[in-house]
Amino acid sequence: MVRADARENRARILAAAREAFAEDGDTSMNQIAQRAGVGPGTLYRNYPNRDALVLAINQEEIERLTGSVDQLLAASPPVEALRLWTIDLVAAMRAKNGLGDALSPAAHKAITEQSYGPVIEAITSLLDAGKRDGVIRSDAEPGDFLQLTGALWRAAPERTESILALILDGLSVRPR
Amino acid sequence: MVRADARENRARILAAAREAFAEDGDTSMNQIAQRAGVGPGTLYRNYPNRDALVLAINQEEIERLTGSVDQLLAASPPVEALRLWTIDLVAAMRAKNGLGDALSPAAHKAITEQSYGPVIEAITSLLDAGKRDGVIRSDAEPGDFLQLTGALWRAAPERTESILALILDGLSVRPR
DNA sequence: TTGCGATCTGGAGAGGTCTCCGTTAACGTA
DNA sequence: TACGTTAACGGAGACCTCTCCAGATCGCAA
Repeated sequence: MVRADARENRARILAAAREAFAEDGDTSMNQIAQRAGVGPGTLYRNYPNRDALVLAINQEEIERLTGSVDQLLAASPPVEALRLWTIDLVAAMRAKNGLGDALSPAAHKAITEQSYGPVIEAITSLLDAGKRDGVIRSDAEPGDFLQLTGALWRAAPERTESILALILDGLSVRPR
Repeated sequence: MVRADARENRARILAAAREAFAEDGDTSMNQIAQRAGVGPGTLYRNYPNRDALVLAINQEEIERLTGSVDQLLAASPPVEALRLWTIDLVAAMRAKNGLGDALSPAAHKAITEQSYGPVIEAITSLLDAGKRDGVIRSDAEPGDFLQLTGALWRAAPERTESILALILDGLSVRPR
C-alpha cells in the first residue's frame, strides 16, 4: 500500500522536474526538490539518483522511440530502419539533458525495467530483422550497439551521420 | 620567468597526485592538495581541472603509447597494428582512473598540446598507413576513432575485442 | 474514535569540484 | 641592501550529489 501523501509528493516532484528541465537542462537536484516543496531526502527516496529522475521525466519520449520500431521496419529495409531509428534516438539524447548518460549501459548494473530495458528490446528487434534478412551479422549484440551510440551523441552533431555509417558498416554482413 | 617556489609547488603537486592515485584511483582534488601541502586554489592554478591533472600524471604512459606506433606498423599490417594499439590504449584508459574521460574529445574544446594532440597524431599515423595500403577508408577520421574508443573502455572488458572488431570492420575498405 | 505500528519526511551534513580574492613573499632594480 | 611590483598562495565559501535518521504522519484495527 502506497501512502496517499507519498504518491502526491512523487507526482509533484515529477511535475517540478519537468518544468525545471524545460527551463534549464542543467537544473540541480536541490533546485528541483525546492521547487517541488520537498526536502532532498524525499526527492532521493523517490528517485535514487539523477539518472533515475531523468529517465522518469523522459518516459514518454522513450515510449515514442521504442514504439516507432515496427513502423520503421515496415517501411524500410532493416539497416535503413536501424539508421533512422538511431538518428532519432541520438537526437533525443542530445535534446534531453542527461538522457544519454542515463541510458548508457554503464548506468545499469541493475537494469531499469521502465526505460533501459525497452530500449534494448527495440534495438534487439531492429537487429533481429537484419539478421533474418542476412544483412546483419548474427553475432551483433544490442548492448554493444547502445554502447556505441554513446560515441554518437558525445560527438559533434555534424559527425553523427558519418560515425553512424561506420558503425552500421561494421554490423553488416560482408558481400562474398 | 617562473618563480622558483611556484615551480617547486608544481612538482610537489604532481608527486602527491601520483602517490594518491596509486593508492586510490578515486582520490579527490582536495586530498591531493592537502597531501601536497598547498591550498586547493594553488592546485587549480596549476591544473585547471581534474582532467588536466590526470593527463599530466599519465604523461609518460601516453608517450609510451604514442611512441609505440612506428614499431607496431613495422611489425604488423596496418589494421592489425591499429587493433593492437587500440587494445593497449583501452587498457591504459581502464587502468588509469579518469584517463578515458580526460582523453575524450569532448574534454578538449581547446586541445591539450601535451596529451590529446599526440594521441590524435598517433591515430592519424595508424589510419594513414592503412589508407596508403588501400585497406582503410580514405575518409576515416582520427577524432571519430578516438570518440569510438570511448565506447570500448566504458563497456565491460569482455566486450572489448568484439566491439573493436566491429569498429575496425566499419573502417575497412570493402572487398569488391 | 483512538491508538499504534509502519512509512514517509525534510534538513543537516559529509564530502566533492572549482572560484574568488585579500594577503604573502619572490625577485628585478636601484 | 632595501623596496615596489606583481605573481602566487591558500582558504573561505558557493553550489553540487547523495546519505542518514529523529521525528512527523498516515491509515488500519479495535
